[in-house]
Amino acid sequence: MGFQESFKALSDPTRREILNLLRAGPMSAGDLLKHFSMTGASLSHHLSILKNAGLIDDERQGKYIFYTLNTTVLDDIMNWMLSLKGENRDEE
Amino acid sequence: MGFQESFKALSDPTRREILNLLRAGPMSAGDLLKHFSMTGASLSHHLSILKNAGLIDDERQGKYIFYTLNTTVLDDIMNWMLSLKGENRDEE
DNA sequence: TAGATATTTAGATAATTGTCTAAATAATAA
DNA sequence: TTATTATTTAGACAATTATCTAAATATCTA
Repeated sequence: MGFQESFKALSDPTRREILNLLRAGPMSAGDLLKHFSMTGASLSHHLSILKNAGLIDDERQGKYIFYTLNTTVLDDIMNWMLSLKGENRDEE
Repeated sequence: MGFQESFKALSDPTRREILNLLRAGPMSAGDLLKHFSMTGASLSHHLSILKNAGLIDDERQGKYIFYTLNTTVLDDIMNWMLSLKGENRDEE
């Protein structure tokens, strides 16, 4: 999973809002859906893109699938940005 | 200029490489072009997207237009990412 | 088992995007 | 001015994407 996927995932406002909502803790697809005016299929599409980008994890619990934030990729991106600013500890 | 434009700008590998190249200092479009195998028109398109996203600045000097990194937007993005991680000083 | 609920997958469509060629603009040099 | 160099803009085209409807899968409950 490279930056390509991550930035594409982050470039959609619905997906950024999903990440914001998940700050509060794990939520099911149905919980998340209440915050949007789109079909479940569309939301599911966004969730799969976020998952492929490594930005969220999912875990089924019975009928529900709970999604959680995964901030590892965000750390990688921030390190890359710091390196652009000439502030990355890992190089130079 | 919102995150929408910024993340879209960052989601293309050519544009991320342009930013990397500009770490070394200002470069003209022609300087940058040497590092890619695309037409000047295509590169110009990428530069305009980066500029619209606030990620680079440009300044004409005679025949040349020099591009420089602008890291302000990167700071904004990093703050947003820190807030996702629950580490933003500006809130909570 | 059958039925209900939660979620995803498949397939279609309109909008966006990255690239190209050709033409236009800007600045310099002869 | 004319020609040359540097860069952008315009227009076209193929690939990608966000959304939808309809159907499929997974789980629970009666």
